Amino acid sequence: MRIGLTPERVVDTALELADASGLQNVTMTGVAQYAGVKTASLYAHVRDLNDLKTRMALSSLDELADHAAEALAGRAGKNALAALGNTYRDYARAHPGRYAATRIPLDHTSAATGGGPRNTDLTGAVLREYQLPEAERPHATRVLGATFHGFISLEQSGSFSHSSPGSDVSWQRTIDALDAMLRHWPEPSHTLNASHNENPA
Amino acid sequence: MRIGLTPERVVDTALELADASGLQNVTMTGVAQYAGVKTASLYAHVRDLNDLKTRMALSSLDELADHAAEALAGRAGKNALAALGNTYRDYARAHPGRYAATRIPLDHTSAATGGGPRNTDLTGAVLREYQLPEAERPHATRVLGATFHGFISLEQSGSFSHSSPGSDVSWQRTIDALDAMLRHWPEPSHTLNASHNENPA
DNA sequence: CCCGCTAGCCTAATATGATTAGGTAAATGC
DNA sequence: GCATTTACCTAATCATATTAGGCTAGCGGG
Repeated sequence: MRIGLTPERVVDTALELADASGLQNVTMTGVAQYAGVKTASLYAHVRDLNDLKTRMALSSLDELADHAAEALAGRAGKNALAALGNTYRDYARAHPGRYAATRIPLDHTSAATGGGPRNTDLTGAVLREYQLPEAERPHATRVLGATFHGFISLEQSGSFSHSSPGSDVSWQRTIDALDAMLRHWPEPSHTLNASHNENPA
Repeated sequence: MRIGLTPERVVDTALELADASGLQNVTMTGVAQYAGVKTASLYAHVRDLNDLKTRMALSSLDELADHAAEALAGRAGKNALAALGNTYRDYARAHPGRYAATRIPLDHTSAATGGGPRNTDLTGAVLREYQLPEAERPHATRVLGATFHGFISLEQSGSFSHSSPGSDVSWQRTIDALDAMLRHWPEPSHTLNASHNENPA
């Protein structure tokens, strides 16, 4: 009884498994069972677990960039900002395993090649209407990425789920606040906000 | 040859190991070797690996809150904001394993008890000088937490390390931008930033 | 229609890590 | 100095990753 496995099918199976039972349950054994095959058979299609995970990350990053690109089409300013953020958050909720896969550490080559840079570029595109000085763009891109990622991460780990306001409202306000931040982007200051001050941790 | 292990010593050993070789290398076997003891011996002091991880998280969260409290003493406004952010970032750099332990998911009871809430309260305290309406406080607290955590997380995973501006500069600008965001905190809008719009992911 | 080969899948074996059961001896208290 | 506690150990079991080598389904050529 031959299933007809290919590297792609293995990765897709792993991604489904991840969404269904969490990235931590994506093991060779788990994927094999889910695919109706013995564990060792997977090694004909992916080098090892690390290879599988890397492919999962690249696939998810790509899918995410596709969604983001579609959501941004024809939007600008705050609408684009909200669309981008919502795309990430909605994706994380609809596909928690795939979103988690997105955070798997990649080696330099994989990181430079895949959907990662595409996502960065799309974030950069959102900034266009905010007219920031050229030199400020990368920083603003990073803040947006950090805030979106951080919010989703905290939300998914349950950090928000047991304090008063629902996290939907906070998300709403986060978008509003980021929009305000971009519209009032500060001049580069020469006053250092002294790091490594008194307590070297 | 008795070492004189206690739960605390086991946890401290695990935390040192985490800082030295990464949280992913904190295994019963690894901790036991590091402590100069056989693996099974650890089970007299911690229930299992999960218990160990939980204790690591609580210990680190507490230590982090201590540092933050000390850093905030006598500061207000943007100075307090920068001090808080720098405390987190410096801690993450000085103790990557402990910081990572900080992100270990906790059950409700542990989460409500330990240093987690203390950290949240300290973030709330930073907002005092920004005079936000009572109802906006929790949202602002969450945005700050999300941005700090997201930035540090992206920085540590190397996402910033191979694009042009150094991440120190971006961090500087992030603090400036968050300060601007808090000073220009937007009125609650009734215009929904429509989530779940076209592509349900 | 059948022969032979390629590949897809399997069994078997090894290694590492978690966890439990039960034993031995060092420290502690009387 | 003896008994008890308990810190630590050995041995065994189970799950997962990974490698080596075997079997056969099903395809291409005759």
